[in-house]
Amino acid sequence: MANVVRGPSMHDVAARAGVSHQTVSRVLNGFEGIRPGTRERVLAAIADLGYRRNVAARSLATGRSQAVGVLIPNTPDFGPTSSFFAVERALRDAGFQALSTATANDAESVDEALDFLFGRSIEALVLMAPTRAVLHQADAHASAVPVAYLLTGDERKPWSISVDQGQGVRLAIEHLVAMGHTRIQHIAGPADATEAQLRQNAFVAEIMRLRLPRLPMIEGDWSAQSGFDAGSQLDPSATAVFCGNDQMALGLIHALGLRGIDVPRDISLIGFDDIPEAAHTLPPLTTIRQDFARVGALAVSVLVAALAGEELPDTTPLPAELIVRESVAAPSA
Amino acid sequence: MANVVRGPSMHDVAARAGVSHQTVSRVLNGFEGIRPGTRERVLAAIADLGYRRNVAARSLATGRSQAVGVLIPNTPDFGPTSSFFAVERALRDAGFQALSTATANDAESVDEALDFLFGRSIEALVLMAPTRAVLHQADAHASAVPVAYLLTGDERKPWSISVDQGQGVRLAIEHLVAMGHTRIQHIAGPADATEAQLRQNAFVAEIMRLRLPRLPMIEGDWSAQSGFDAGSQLDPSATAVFCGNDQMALGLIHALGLRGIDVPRDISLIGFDDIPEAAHTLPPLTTIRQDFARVGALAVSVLVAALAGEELPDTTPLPAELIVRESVAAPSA
DNA sequence: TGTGATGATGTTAACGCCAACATCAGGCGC
DNA sequence: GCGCCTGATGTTGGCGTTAACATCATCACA
Repeated sequence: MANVVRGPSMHDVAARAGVSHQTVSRVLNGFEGIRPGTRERVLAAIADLGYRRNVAARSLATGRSQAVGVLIPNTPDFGPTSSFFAVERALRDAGFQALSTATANDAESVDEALDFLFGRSIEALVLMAPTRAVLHQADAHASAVPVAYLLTGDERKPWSISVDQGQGVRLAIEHLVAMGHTRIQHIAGPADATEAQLRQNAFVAEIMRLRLPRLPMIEGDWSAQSGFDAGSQLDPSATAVFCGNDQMALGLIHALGLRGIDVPRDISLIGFDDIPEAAHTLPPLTTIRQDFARVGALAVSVLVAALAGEELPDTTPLPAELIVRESVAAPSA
Repeated sequence: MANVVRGPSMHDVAARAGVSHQTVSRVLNGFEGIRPGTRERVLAAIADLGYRRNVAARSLATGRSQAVGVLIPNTPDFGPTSSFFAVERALRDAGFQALSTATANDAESVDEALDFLFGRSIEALVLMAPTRAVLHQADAHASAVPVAYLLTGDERKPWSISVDQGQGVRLAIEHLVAMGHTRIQHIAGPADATEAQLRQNAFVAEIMRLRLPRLPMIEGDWSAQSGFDAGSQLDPSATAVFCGNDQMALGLIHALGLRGIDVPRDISLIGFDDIPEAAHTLPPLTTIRQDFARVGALAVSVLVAALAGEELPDTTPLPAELIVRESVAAPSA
């Protein structure tokens, strides 16, 4: 305590400018009725002293923290990370500070993380945690603050912001079918991931709609390694594989290559996400692109609008986009 | 203001427990001389009311924010992201909150980001921004708070925490040489990236030390795309390529594949970082692993020690590790 | 010329907490 | 039994800001 250096305060600025501290406050807060000369003197004093508003005092006085919590999975994956950066940026632009917490998906970690965030009196929360366990845990913390659900496959309108998973999956299957495939297998993401569930459900629905044969599902965990492992369980009759994400597709290509199976000559592959590496796998990966950054920015705009009591922006799921590269060809047989 | 809901305060808890608010404060702060019965009553009241300490008030009273700024590059790359998660985690465990800011590398963005952070009265800063411009900008903000430099190639002992780049590079070159290579080309990272510079310098030093022929350097930008582009500029006489990172190696494999050049039969490749995908490229990438998470955790421990006035931990660069996979073979000629 | 209205600024009282000091009861030595 | 020490708790005064209210010129208009 004793050795804490405190910078100049509003009083110091006020003294230097020859006004009251309240006038300084008004200048800082963009209050209107300030004589230009006065404002100028205040501004000069601020510059001279290198004064900065004390956030803690401000937040104590207003009862608002200007902080928004962000919960992200602690895996350095392209999707969540991209969204996170967009969220952080948008928050900063809107005058909020992002209090981020990367967490594992188990209930205890999430609990601890949410505790941390709410303990910091956040005004809103961006939830980017992708499993049901996390969602459940978050509900348990039910609070008065608005919560935006990102990439969670949650359906609470208008709080759920995401890319349209169903449409993305349809894009993928339609492309495969258009190329002549009928025997399509799916490597899904982990069962507890809501987005994996969504894609899987959409896949099944589409297969049934088109009256295509149903091949057994393989469950991965989003990692390239799990895609690699899936290689050994592939149905020999499958002519195409819809991979739950690009990393798994990448691993699968590796596994197939080892067995002398060529993509796309012998089997076609389509991924999901369009990670930067997807353009440079061998062969380059045909995939479904999600605009993660836009999802993040949109989420923030929803929260900011909610906090301001304004009308919420439209949060219909964003469209996914088919990126055609070279991992899909007509079936060989 | 009027519509802000404020939770219970210390006074409320004190009233309920039949003690003074100061006693509540003491219980909360783990003060020793509290009669067990009293402590219990206070704890019960806290639980009943769902009381939470007001961080702003606490921070105003103590003059400490318990916040540590983290500056990260706004690219969703494996390395910085992994370190970031480790930093965030360690900070939380140490009782600090991470105030993170993802930023582009240009001076203006960095300036704005640092302004934001210092405006939030951070007590320390983790700087993970990897270009000289950023470092320069940070120095301009020279402040009283301790700063940890991560992955920046900076050399301010003991504040610079990183993996030993020189040793990593030597590991790579020695491996190539042991496999029989002498004509080794380097695809470097962007010139303004300090780590790229470090690796490049170490590469040149090693080549000269071993009296190997110097082939022209190619400059990429860390992206797979730039590695792909480098494919067309490769020296025909090179039998091995030391890539500045794994992504560029990945792109290069793609480019070479297109020209019918097989890795490792026709040319050997070695990467740097060991991103998760490196194990599943075709062929799997031999590379140099950096323990990004450990770097992050170590950085936090340095800052925490500095803030506590304790002795700083040892920050000699962490060792890199050679991961042998299949992208390096004996030269064919 | 007086009387409000208006605009610019000053004054005061929180906000919720911590630190320093104040108090008060009980135990110990003499 | 008295004073003094010690341990447990209470009281007071900020921390730097904002909000609400107070003041005081100035000006328009009757």
